[in-house]
Amino acid sequence: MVIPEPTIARLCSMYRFCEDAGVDAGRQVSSAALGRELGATESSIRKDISFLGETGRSGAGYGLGLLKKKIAAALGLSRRRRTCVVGLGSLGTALLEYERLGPAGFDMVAGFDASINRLETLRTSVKLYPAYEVSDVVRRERIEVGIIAVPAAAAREAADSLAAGGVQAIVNFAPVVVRPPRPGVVVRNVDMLNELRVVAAQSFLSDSAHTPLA
Amino acid sequence: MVIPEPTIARLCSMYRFCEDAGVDAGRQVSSAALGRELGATESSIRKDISFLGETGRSGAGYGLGLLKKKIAAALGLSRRRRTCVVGLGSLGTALLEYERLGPAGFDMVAGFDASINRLETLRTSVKLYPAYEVSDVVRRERIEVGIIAVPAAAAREAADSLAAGGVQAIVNFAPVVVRPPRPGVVVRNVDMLNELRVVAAQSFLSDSAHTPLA
DNA sequence: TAGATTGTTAATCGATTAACAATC
DNA sequence: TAGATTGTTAATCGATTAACAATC
Repeated sequence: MVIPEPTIARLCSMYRFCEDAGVDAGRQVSSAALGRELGATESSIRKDISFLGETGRSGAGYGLGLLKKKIAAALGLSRRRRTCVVGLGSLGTALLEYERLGPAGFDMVAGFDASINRLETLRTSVKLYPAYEVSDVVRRERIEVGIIAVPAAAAREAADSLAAGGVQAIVNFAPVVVRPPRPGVVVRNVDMLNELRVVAAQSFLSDSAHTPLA
Repeated sequence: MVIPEPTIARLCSMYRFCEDAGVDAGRQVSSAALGRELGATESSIRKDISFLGETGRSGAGYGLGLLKKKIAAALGLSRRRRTCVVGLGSLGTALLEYERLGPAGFDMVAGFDASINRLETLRTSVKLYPAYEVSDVVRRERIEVGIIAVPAAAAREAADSLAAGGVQAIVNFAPVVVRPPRPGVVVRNVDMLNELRVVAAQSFLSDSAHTPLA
């Protein structure tokens, strides 16, 4: 069964909502309420959930416990994944120690940086290695997920090394588009500065729309 | 003229590519080459650029200098924008001092946090304020762009305060969906943990696809 | 039962891709 | 000129939305 990518993203988002609901796993929530919460239409919520098979109860909504369980099963979110960060600037360091990673199933087991000096200075419980060891350590430690937080110029090489070591999933935060180093490796590019620009552009365009000839 | 959102995002990405090309503003690049660089088809590149009016030269490609200028004009990217960060945890602090912000047109003029202790501890040249002053300071300092980096539970309130002060564009990094507090305010939600999950899910699904019955 | 809400189908919408005449 | 590449149109593709019978 093929699940469209926008649906995968929304299901992950719903999964987080279920986690946050926490204690109250028996709670029933309607597609309309979920839609309000996630900024989606109730139609799209029902459509998304329908990929999981029957999950709701007509007249009552979706039980958060079951919903969470079904999402986890369909998307493989209950597995734990050994994870590393390449590039330990301020963003990389923040991610290295991000306390929500563990509860979300990502075990941070290694950090890499090209600067030996930085490796010696950082105080962290995560094991640190020089950048040239990425593929060796990834293989040895059976790391499945790689986070790239190096400068733009180094991002593609970082992705290649991660893939060479056997990483299957990469999130790239460097301001350059990284493409899958080889088939079977999934890459997601997240450029925070670009997001700022997009939102600035959107607000610029919606302003211009209101004042077309002023 | 309405520009589709995916096109806005890709144009911003092209704009960054033009900046990075730097010195060589006279360089001509074909839609095929741009596509390779940005992970898009040459068709979509040409389509995107066509929203800017005539920009290329048949047989030769696009001049990076002109392309950059036209994107900036269409999306309002040459304006500088006064910007602030709400929430000064590790991510917020990293953004506060992110050195690429300035060159990209974002002037970081204020940081906010609910913890007075944190405000007193942080060493930065950006002016810091307690969180309850967000809307006042935003108004007084004519801040146009707000970045949210608070915990999930505080994100919507932060967005409300930013909008109350007059911010038009918000990027939310908290792990919760924030919707526009009022019409005319543009919000973009970037959940880094969700990105990790999405990529993990995609790689899980593509694995399952290869091994359907094993 | 009556009211609420799902699961699903069909219709709509919009974005992406392919193709090619026009142009340099 | 011949080769390369744009700008644009039309075709395709896929995602979102609307609607409603089935169900609790």
